[in-house]
Amino acid sequence: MADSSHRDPPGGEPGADFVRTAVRDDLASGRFDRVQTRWPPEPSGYPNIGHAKAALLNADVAGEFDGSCTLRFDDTNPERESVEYVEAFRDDMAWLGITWQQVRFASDYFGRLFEFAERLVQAGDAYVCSLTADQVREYRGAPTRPGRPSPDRDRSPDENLQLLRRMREGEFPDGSYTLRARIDMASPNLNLRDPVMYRIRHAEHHRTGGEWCIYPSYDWAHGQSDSIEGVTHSLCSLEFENNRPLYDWFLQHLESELQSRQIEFNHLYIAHATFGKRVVRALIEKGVVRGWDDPRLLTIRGLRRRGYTAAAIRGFVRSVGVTKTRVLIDPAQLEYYLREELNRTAQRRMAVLDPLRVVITNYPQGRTEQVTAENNPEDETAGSHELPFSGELYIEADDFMEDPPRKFFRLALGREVRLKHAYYITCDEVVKDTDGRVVELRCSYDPESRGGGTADGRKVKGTLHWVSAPHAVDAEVRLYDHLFSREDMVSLPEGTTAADYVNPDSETVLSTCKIEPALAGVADGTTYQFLRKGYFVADPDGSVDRPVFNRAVGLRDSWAKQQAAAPPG
RNA sequence: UGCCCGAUGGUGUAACGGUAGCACGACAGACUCUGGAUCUGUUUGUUAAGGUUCGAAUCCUUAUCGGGCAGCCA
Repeated sequence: MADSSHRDPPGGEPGADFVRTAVRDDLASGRFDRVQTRWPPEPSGYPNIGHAKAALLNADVAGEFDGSCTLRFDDTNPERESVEYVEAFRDDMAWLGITWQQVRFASDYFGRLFEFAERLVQAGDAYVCSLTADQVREYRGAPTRPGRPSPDRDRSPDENLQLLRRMREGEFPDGSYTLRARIDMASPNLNLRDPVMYRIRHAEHHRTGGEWCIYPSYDWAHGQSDSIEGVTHSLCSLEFENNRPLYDWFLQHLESELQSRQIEFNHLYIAHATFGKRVVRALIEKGVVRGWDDPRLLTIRGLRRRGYTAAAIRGFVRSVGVTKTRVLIDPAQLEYYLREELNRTAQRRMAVLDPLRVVITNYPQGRTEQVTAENNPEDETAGSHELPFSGELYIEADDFMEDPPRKFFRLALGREVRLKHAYYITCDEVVKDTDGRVVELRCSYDPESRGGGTADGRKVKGTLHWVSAPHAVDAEVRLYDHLFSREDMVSLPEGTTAADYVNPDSETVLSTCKIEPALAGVADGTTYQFLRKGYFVADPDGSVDRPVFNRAVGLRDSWAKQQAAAPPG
């Protein structure tokens, strides 16, 4: 079971969603006397935050009812699956802190599945069909029109059995035969119109190698795997609602002792983001993103590289709830969980993203002193660290305005502000280049204000972050925004693709940043708060000489908000 | 125009016939050595029309809108 210290869902009673209610009812009614779940991802890509929701739901439900949960790879399509992806799922889920009572593969059951299939054939419930894929589609009919029976539908069980065994022996080429369940070609549910159970694929499987040349379809493998494992509650997403009658049909016709119950819940979708594996693949191929771990992607690796923590992801995913409603969640909700955690835990450092040079004219030439900075005002136990102060500093360029509007609380000509943890400074002179751009500020400091306050108790309106120029380390900082400008990336207008909606400002690279010395060489995945700027994590692209930081999420910025609402003019 | 599923503020989510609540966001104010955090307050909602009932977001009917299903994908 995953971390049990999760917060209760906002609003309702904990564990009151319809899935848990159903499980509780099943226990009360005696339909089941225990709870076992499984999470069945297909290892055909890298997991994303949506996978985390499903994985956590299965793990949590099992844990809450003293049951067990299996990670079971649904590896029935060898052509798309690989050990690389299996490892990715295992690693990413482990990083998320989600654990299982056992790990299995659907391919572990290929032998049992084949025996089950033989049983169905012998009972006249399945047959070998020689129709081509195109013909199968045509014979299936349409939603408003019944299908037609395959010419092979009434072949004898003995003949079907011989054919099935020859399929398995590799006597036939790909696509020549399928094994189909014999159900109802007129069913209003298309899934029941003699669905395919086995197809011939002479392909190497990442676990069974060349042992098999026929592979079970999802519907066939999935429910029977549940049954073999003793799964009581098979939680899956909404798109399988129409498959539930088929799930039940197989179980009943196999006369399984355990009739597992399939319950469908809604997918996690977040606005301005994509979740499709093929979409991500296409974006990588086009160079829109750099890989599965691009910080703009909501893959687990992307979020991790972006600076998200496992706890924040878990908190978010549990907070969005489990329903049957199609939802598109506001990404601000995800960001909230990160800020909420990092505000409590992240150490504070100072970094100037867009440096403007400041010379303290009355500060002793060549002198350096150390000032003390608390590591986290929210956590007294976090301690403090020292940082150098000198007569040459950098402050943020937009923390100065020559002719400021009334609500601007920062530095301006003739105005006094506080340098966080250091001194009060007053701007005496503005130095400009030939184009009239501000290139340097000449300021004076009040030696009595060391540490950020004075005996006279006078107030300063603004407090700025800064770094000492001679001691600063050069760094690159990458700011991120939504990958797509379009809100709903789940359903796109006809004729458009995700690439058409890429936000050109999804990544902004700042290459002239100056960071405090304590920040050099922290390439360890720890997320810091850069004072007044947001939460940042070192990116593996950086080096000790030149660190690179990703902004995971910004701080709430009421000044910027005001500016956006009423632009200066 | 077949079958299945869904619809509660801007976004999520509670209320299993009895006061429509919570979270996020937004807005306003207080406070502040981060315009952060924190605190306080405000705004906005049961898709529609009928029916059952003393009483309906909840039960029934119909409509509307949205989603899913015609892979030898999952």
